[in-house]
Amino acid sequence: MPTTTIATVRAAPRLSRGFFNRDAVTVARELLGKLLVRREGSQLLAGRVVEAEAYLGAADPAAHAYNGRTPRNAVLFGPPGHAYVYFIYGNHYCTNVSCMPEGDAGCVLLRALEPVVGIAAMAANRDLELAADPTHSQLRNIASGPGRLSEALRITRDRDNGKDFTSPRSDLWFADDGHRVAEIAATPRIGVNQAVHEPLRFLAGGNPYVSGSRKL
DNA sequence: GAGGAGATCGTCT
DNA sequence: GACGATCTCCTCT
Repeated sequence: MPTTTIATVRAAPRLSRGFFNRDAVTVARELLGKLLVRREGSQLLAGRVVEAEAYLGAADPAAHAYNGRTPRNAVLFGPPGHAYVYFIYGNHYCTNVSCMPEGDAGCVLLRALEPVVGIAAMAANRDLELAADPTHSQLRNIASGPGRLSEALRITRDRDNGKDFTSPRSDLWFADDGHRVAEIAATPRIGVNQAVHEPLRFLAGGNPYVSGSRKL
């Protein structure tokens, strides 16, 4: 895989509102291979999306929006392209992006990133020691899971929930550097107890940075 | 490498 | 008061 540099990330155009103004399945599939970028002062942190899950809004019993609008999930009922960040299991944040036309409350859960730029800083955010890891086996622990990627990019509810990914002033955005995923695999979603057989989890086939053991 | 259980707290009922 | 779109550590094989 060609090396992605800071210059590449800086030059890659941001994804616009229209990208997210589609159904969750389409957005989840097309997000694979895109870059998720965080600006921390003068530093850039970026990872390539290799795993995402689609949640279909009010029609999906596994979705947070299924039981209607609450203060927590209000972002999902707003315009597409906004960050929905929630706290789970007492110690983890999960990062979603709202999609579908406004009011339908669909979203895509970001489940794993392949670290691309600012790798050392992301590892530090996760308390991982890359310097003491000559085989780089820790690389895939940086962002291979919803809680992990949120921690690596320092995404929290207080700081980022409701943030507009498509605003030119945002310090958190998606970018397209032209990379295309060769193969997209679909599996059932992870950790859900409703609609468990729907193949709404999408992964970059063969990529070692996806979460869990079901890599395909 | 695989599997089980605890941690820990916001959200909803 | 119960539960959860998870992670990590520990034990066993």
